Amino acid sequence: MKHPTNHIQQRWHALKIMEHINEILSLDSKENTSHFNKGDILQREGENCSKVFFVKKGLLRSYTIDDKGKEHIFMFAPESWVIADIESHQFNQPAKLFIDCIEESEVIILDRSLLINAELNMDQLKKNANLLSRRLAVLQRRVILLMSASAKERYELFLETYPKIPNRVPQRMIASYLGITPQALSTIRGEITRKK
Amino acid sequence: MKHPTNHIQQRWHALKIMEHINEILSLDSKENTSHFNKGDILQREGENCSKVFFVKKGLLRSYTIDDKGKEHIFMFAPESWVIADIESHQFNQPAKLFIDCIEESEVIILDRSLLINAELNMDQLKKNANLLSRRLAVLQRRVILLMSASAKERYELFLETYPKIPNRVPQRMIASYLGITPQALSTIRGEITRKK
DNA sequence: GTGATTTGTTAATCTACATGAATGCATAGG
DNA sequence: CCTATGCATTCATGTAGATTAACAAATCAC
Repeated sequence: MKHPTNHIQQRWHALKIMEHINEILSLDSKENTSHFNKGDILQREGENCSKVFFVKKGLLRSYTIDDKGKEHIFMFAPESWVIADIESHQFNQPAKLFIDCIEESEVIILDRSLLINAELNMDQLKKNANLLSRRLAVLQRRVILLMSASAKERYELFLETYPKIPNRVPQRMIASYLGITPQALSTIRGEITRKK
Repeated sequence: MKHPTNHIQQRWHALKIMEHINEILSLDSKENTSHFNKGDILQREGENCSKVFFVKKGLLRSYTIDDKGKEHIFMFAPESWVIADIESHQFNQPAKLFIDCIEESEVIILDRSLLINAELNMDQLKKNANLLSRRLAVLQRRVILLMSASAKERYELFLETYPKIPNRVPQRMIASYLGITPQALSTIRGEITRKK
C-alpha cells in the first residue's frame, strides 16, 4: 500500500524537466524570466490558454471554481515544475483552470507550440513523450486514489508524496487539493497528532 | 457546464489513433491480432506490464482491486481505443491494474517500447505527443469531476461522454467507474426516469 | 498600533452515499 | 429441465464528510 520511493522519483523527474527545457531554450540569462508576487494571477478561466509555465522559483497552483463558487485545486507546482491547462488547450476551448502564485515566484512563460509543434529534434521529442507519460502516470494514480481511498489515507499519501509542500501551503489549500473541506482536514490532523 | 462536443472529438481522436498505429505497424493482415473471450484476463496485478493493447473489436476494461477487495474501474476501451498501465510502467513497478475483456474481443498487443523508444520518425513522434496530451486532457477532466461533482452529475456526464457504452456494460461496472456502489447508481437511475 | 479580514480549530447538525439484507429476474451449467 | 450463481432494485440503517456557526490566533490594511 505504500510507495515510499515515488516522491524521490518525482524529484528526479523534475530535474530532468529542468534540463530538458534548458536545452530547448538555452535559458542561461534572466531575460525569459518573469517575476510575480504572491496572489498574482497568471491565467484566468475563460482566457486563451496556449501558455505553459515553468517555475524557476516559488510556488504556483492551478484550480477550477465550480458552480457553487467553490475552489478545487488541481495541482501545485513548486520549483522546476511545469504547469498548464492541457485539457482546454487540447480541445481548443478557453481555459477552465485558473493559475496563480502562492508565493513570490520567478516563472518562464513558454508557448505550448514550443513543446509540441516546434522544430524539435528526435531526442527532444522522445523526452517530451516521456514527460507526458510521467504526468499521465501521476494522474492515473490520483484518479485511483480519489476513487478508492478515504480522506485520511489521501492526506497521508499527500504528505509522503510532497514532503516539502505542506509547510508552504495554507491548510485550506491542501484540503482543496484533497477534495475535502478545511474543517474535515483539521479533524483528520487532530486525530493523527493525538495518536502520537 | 455542459460539453456536448467532447465525445465527438474523442471519437475523431480514436480514429486518428487507429490510423497512426496502422502506420507504425502496417496492420493489414490478421497476423498481429489475438482473440479473447468475455472474461479473459490480459494483464494481472503484479505482472510485468510493458504491453499496450489496441482494441480492434470488442470492449476491454482496466481496474484495481483495493485492500478491501473492492474493484475500481479506471477506464473502458471500446473499438479503436488503446489501453495500458502507464503508471506502473513509468515507475518500473509491477502492474497495479488488471485488464480484462467485457466482450469477446480482437486485440493487437504491442510492446510499449514500440510507442516510446522505437525508431519512429518525427511525424510519428509528434502524433504520439498529441495522443498523450489528449489522454492527459481526459484525465484532468476526470480528476476535476471526481473532486467537484455529485454522483448524479458524474453519471449524467458519463452518459453524454460515452453514449454507446452504457448498453454494453453491466450497471455494477458503470457504478465502479463512477466511484459509487451499484445500489447508489440504481437509486440515481430511478430518480432520473421518474422525473421523465 | 488598532480594527478588520483571513485562518485554523472545535462542536452540533445534516446529508449523500455506503453497507447489509431481502426480493425478483436472468443467465449458466449440469 | 431444474438448481445455482450473479445481477438489478428496494429498503433500513450506519457513517464519512459537508455545512453552519462560534471563537481564538494570525495576518493584513491603513
